[in-house]
Amino acid sequence: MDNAYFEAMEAKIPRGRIRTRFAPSPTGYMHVGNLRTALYTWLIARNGGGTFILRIEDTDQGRLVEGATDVIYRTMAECGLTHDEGPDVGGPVAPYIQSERRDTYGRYARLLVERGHAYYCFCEKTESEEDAGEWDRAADPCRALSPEEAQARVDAGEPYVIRQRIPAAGTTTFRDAIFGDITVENAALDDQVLLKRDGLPTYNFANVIDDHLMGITHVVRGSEYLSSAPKYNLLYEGFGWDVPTYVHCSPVMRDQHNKMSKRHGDPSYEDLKAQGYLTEAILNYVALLGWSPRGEQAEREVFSLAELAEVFDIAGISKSPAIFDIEKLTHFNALYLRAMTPEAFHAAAEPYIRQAVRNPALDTRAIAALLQARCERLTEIPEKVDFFEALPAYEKDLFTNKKSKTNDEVARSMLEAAIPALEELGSWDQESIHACLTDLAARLEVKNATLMWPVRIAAAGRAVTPGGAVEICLILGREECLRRLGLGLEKLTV
RNA sequence: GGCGCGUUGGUCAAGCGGCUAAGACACCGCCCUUUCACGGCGGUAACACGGGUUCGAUUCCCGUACGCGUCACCA
Repeated sequence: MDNAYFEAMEAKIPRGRIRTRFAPSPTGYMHVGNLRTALYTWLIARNGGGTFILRIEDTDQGRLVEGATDVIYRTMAECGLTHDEGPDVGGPVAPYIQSERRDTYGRYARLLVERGHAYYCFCEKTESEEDAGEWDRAADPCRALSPEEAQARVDAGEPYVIRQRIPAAGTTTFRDAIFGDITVENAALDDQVLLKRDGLPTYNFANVIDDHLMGITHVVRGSEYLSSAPKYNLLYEGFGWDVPTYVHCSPVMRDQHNKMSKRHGDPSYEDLKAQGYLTEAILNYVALLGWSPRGEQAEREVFSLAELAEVFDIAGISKSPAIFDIEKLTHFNALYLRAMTPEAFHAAAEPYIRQAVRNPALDTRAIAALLQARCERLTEIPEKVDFFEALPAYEKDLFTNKKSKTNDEVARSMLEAAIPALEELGSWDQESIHACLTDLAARLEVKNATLMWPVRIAAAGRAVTPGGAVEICLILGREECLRRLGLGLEKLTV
C-alpha cells in the first residue's frame, strides 16, 4: 500500500559503516549506568571509525520531564561524547525524536499486519488484567480475527492496539556479542503491544523501526532487554530486515542487590561533578566498570577518552554486573588531579580556595601548589585551607608531639628563638625561611622537626596542614606570620 | 513460579586446559620526611558447591546453591 513510502525510507539508510546510537528517554537524570552505556556506544562507533547518533525516546507521554533533554545534551557535550547525528544537528535519517516519527511507526505497524506478523486487537484493557499483568494469547479472540473483520472494525472507528503475532510453536535464537547465542521457546513469548491506543509505538516497536531505519549496526543497551531480544528478532525477521549486532551490557550496581538509582539516592553524573569529581576521572572509572582492556594493556587503568577509543573492544565487556565503588572513583580523581599542570590545577582549585580564603594578599597559586598532592576531590579544599584566612582557636596541647620531641616547654623556647630570627630575616622567600629555620635548629642542636613543629602549629593552629612550617610562613607573609607566632608564644607563656 | 543470564580476594578485574592464579582500589606495615599527603618497597586476602570429560580443570559439560533480569498500551 505504502510501497513508495517504504522504498523512500529504505533509500535514506546509510550503509557500510558502523553506526551506533544512544537512545535515552528524557527523564531528567543521567545516572551512572546511562553514562556508561552512552560511553560504550560512543566508543564502539569511534573505535570503528563509525557514526554515533543521539536519539530521544519520548514515546511515553506520561513520563516526560521538562528540560530533560538539556541535561542529556549538556552531559554528552561535557563528556566529549559528541554525536554526528541527532535532534540538534540533524542528519540523513531525521527526525531523531520519536514523538516526531509517529506517522512512520503507524505505517510500519500496518505493514507488519499485512505481512501477517501483527494483528489488530480490540480488547479493552481491564483492571484485573493490569493488576495481574496477565494477558493470555490463546484467550484473545482478536488474534483469530480475519483481516477483513479486523479492518471493518478499524474502519468503524473502534479503538485498537496492534500486537505482534508470535509463532505459537518453535524457538527463536538470537546472538549477543557479549552473551553469545541465546535460544528461547516461542511459547514463552507474549504478543507484545506494538502500537498503543494513543497511536504511539511502544519501546519494543519504536526501537526496532528506528534502529533499522537509521541503519544502526550495533544495538547497545542494558541487559534488562536481553529477555525481550528474541521478540525484536522476530520483528526484524517479520519485516525481512537484517538483524543488528546486539550488545547487552550488565548493570552498574549500588550494592550486591540493587542497581544504581535515583530512588536510592545514588549520585548521577551531575551529582558527582558537584561532589568535586573531574569529568575525565568519572569517564575513566566508569569505562572500567564492566570493561577491561585485554592482552598487553590488561594492567593499564588510566585512559583518556581518545585512548579508550583506540583500545576499546566489545570482547572486553564483562557479563556480570559491577558494583560502583566511590572509593575507587576517588582514587582516579586524585590521579587526574595530580596529573594536571600546576596552572590547570590552580585554575580548577582557585574557586574552592576562595571559598575559604578571601584575603587577596594570600597567594592562591602557592596554596594550590600545596594542595595538588593532598586532595582527592576539589570539594575538600575549603576546609583544608581556611586557617590561612583566620587563625583558628586551638589548644595549647597541640604543641606537644612525641615524634618531633616537643612539649610546652620546648615549644616555648623554640618560638622564642624563631621569632627574632624570622624578624631579622632579609627576604621573605621559601629558601630564606627554610635556611633560617634549619640553621637555627642546627645552632640549637635540635632536629628540624623539633623547631618546625611549634612554628607550624603557631602559624596554622592546626595539627594537620597542607604544607609544612616553611610553606605556611611564606604564604602568610612576614607580618601575619610573626603575629601568629607571637600569639602562640603568649599561649605557652601564660 | 516460568524463562533467560550470571558467579575469581571486601570492590573493580586479568585468565580463555598445565601459572607460585596478574594488576588496581581499600586495608596493614616499612622507607622518605618540617605535620599530613605524594612517592617508593612489602604484606593480608579469591577461583560458590557437587558431579563428570581429560594425563591434567579457575578455564569444557551437567546439576545444586545464591544473585540478577524479565514476564506492561514503561522504557
